[in-house]
Amino acid sequence: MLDAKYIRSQPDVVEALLQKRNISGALDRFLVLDVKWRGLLTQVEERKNFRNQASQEVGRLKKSGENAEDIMESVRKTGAEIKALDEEIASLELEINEILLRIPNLPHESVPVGIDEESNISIRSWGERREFNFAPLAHWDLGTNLDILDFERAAKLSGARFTVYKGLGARLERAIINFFLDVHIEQHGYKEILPPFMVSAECMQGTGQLPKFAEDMFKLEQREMYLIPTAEVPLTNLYREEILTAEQLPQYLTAYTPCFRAEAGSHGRDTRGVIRQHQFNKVELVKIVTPENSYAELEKLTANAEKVLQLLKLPYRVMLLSSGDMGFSAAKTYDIEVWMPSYEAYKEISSCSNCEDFQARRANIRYRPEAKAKPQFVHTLNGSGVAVGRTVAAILENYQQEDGSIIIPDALQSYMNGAKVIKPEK
RNA sequence: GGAGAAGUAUCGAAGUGGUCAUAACGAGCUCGACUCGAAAUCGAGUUGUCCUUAACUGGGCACGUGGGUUCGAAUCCCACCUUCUCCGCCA
Repeated sequence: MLDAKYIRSQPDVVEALLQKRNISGALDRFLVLDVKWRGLLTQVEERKNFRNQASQEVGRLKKSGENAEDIMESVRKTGAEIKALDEEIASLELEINEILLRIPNLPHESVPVGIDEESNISIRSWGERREFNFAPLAHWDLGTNLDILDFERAAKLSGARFTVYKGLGARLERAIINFFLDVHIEQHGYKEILPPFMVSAECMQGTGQLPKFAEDMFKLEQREMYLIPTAEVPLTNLYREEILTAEQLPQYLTAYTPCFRAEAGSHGRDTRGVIRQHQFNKVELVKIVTPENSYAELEKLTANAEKVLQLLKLPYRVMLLSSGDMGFSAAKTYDIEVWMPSYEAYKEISSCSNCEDFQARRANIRYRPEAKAKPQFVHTLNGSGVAVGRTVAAILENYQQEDGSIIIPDALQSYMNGAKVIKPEK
């Protein structure tokens, strides 16, 4: 959420920044309602001041046995006015809040301006793309042939966009989860969290999924709760409505969770394989930091995510997203894209963002720079570290052999009970 | 799922219709005094937020949350949430 005071004082600046995200006129209604709201607020507060003083006067008069009926009558009248004004103010606040909750974050000055991914900028790439002396297969064919991925039976259980992992396929998924967590905990200093996979609507609003993207999520029928679309939601909301001390920052948090996405608008995209699923596994990285450090922390966080791909020797590139391609809550985002031979293209495997104080303001996460100082909003960052299912797909495709077997990357072998290769079972 | 109890500042806790919410009292924390230094002791200070303003200038709001009653609500009424205890059920 943007700062209402900032919009009020610099509407032209905010409007220009929103233009970079291809949004215009989003502030017009807010500015009108805001003026109205402040006017009514002043009125009602004057009346409340009168009521407070007059009520005390009544108390005094009654104590000394005098007649207070005149004052009581005038306060009664004022009370009715207050009630009417309060109702009007409440409905204005509802509308203003609804507007603010649907305005995305402002892009950082270093973000390239553009309407979509065409304007993304390649920052760096790593690793050698492998030359195949045979026609490489797609991961869904490799996985099906090896009987480690079973899309047909997954469809029987749950419909489209689900996968059953079997045998060494399931083992590989689990190995990757543990490997990623261990790297981030032991080498990068993150604290492991195992959060709930269902969270309240307040959490979803805190990180920016609600109210605008409700249709992308799975909601429980019994109560106002949602399956998490990413561990970013519970991790960032851990400190919702809290004031942290400076010593508590920075917080580096990591969690493995399944992620659940309804993906309302994505029918027909990536229909085969494990790339786009209703349920997938991810190891997430979240940082809660002081504002002055957040961009340096974004670079480190992105490097942390890259590290696991380097250890797996998977070629990738890092893209700086354009203003038109960034997510709702982000001020700046790097996508990490892994090389997928069957696509002959890089596919997103991680997205690392600095949300600055956008989520902190929504979730009311603050800290005190010094013991007596006024609380300030923290900056929050998140990044995949990285998507597990897509890592499986990338390993299958990049490590495939001509006979259809898969070499297991060195770094994972100890997590696979020493297995070095996944071969067809007899 | 059933019965009961409780939610007030950093913590414990008092307040049960008005000059006790800038929140009693106790603890913690910060600063100061005493001290060679520390402990003990003594003194002072310790919520957040919104509107307004040149200005903590003036005011509003917040006692779990949301309503209601009243001239006036932490206090009375209703609903909900959370925690605890007991019972039931359960991996």
